[in-house]
Amino acid sequence: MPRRQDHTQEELRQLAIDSVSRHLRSAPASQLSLRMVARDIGYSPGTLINLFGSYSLLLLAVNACTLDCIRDQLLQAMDNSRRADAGVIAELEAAAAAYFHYAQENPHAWRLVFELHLDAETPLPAWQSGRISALFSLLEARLLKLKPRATAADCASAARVIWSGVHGICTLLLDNKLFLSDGADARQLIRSLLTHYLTDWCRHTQPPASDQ
Amino acid sequence: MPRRQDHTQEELRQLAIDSVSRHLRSAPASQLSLRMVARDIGYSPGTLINLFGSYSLLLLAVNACTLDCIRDQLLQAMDNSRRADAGVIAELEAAAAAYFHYAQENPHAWRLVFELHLDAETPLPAWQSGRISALFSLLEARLLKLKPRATAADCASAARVIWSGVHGICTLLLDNKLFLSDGADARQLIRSLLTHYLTDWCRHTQPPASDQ
DNA sequence: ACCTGAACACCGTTCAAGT
DNA sequence: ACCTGAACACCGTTCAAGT
Repeated sequence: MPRRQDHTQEELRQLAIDSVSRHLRSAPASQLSLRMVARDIGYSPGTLINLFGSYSLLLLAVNACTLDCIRDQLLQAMDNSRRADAGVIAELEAAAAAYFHYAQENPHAWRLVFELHLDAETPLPAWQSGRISALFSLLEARLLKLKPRATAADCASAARVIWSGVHGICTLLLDNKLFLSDGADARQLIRSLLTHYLTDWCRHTQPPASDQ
Repeated sequence: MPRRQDHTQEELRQLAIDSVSRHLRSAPASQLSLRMVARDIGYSPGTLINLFGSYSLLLLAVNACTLDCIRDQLLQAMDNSRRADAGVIAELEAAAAAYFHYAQENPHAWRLVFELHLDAETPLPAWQSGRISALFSLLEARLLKLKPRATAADCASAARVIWSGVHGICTLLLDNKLFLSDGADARQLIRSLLTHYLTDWCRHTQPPASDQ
């Protein structure tokens, strides 16, 4: 029965990635297995291991697609906002809202990006860390426009602070660990974070590090 | 061989929880199993299922201990800071630094609190959500001291924003997903977040929600 | 009442064997 | 060269059987 070769390696890769993505639309990764993916696409588990190296690396390939998708969503949201000409902060708010929207609509794919941990000895491959850095670069560019006299390090820090904040809000909110009272929702928290932080950030330089 | 009853149910619970905690000091939860815990404490897997209901609920009991420990660390850090009389923001910074310190020193236990997801039909038990709410209450009390004219909802929002931010910084930093350049470290990001956000938050009221 | 151990239906990964 | 399928060493959970 071997020697099928119905698909090229590249087609097979895409078949497997699509199968996982399809599953994640309705169920968490914890309810998926390598064997299920193999069954779904009509190949044996061993074939997928040959192709990706391990089940984790298959999931990592899916995460790369997810990050690409997130990037596209952010870019589109920022472009729309820029056309409305409502200012840089509004542009960042639009990006944050798009980020939250993606997380909310694709919770399982989104979570997998942050919950997949490779072995300690295998660091993130460059093609993955590059995707994350690219997201930060998008933010840094906007921050520099917001505060032209800021240094690159200043923008890098601020980008990481606000995006960690937005990310934290999305994480905890999706897990129902924020216990929001009545009317408060994610968009309001995100707007509060960006408005208050950036207003003061624009006024002052980064506070010097004090040892304590 | 059955009918050992060397321990009371309560002792057995603690034995199991301690076994998991001990493991988490050096390895992630993904490398632990119910069978390993059972072997470690000298009982059968079925006994632990009888006692906790499932493996997930055993891990949830461990998470309750972790949250208690985090609360103690935060309280202690805030008390120390209050004695130094450096102001409310310094007190919140001390709490955030303690949070990061705990996450850094106990990454596997800390991660498990946020990565353990129960079945969708089983919501968080009250004794667990209560522990999280209690942490937010600690923050809200300090925020009210910082801005006495703030409403309760205002403090609740701000507490969630800043703690989501601190949490996000810890999460992404521990996963090496922030790509911090040269000198910047977690404490600096946390200080930046709290200082800038709270400075402006004290000046203005919560911006009204706009529909868009 | 409490606990066990075998059984069940799964895992990810390896690798000799087939084409 | 590519793919399989059996084998390996595991999983969490259930439950009849023992004391």
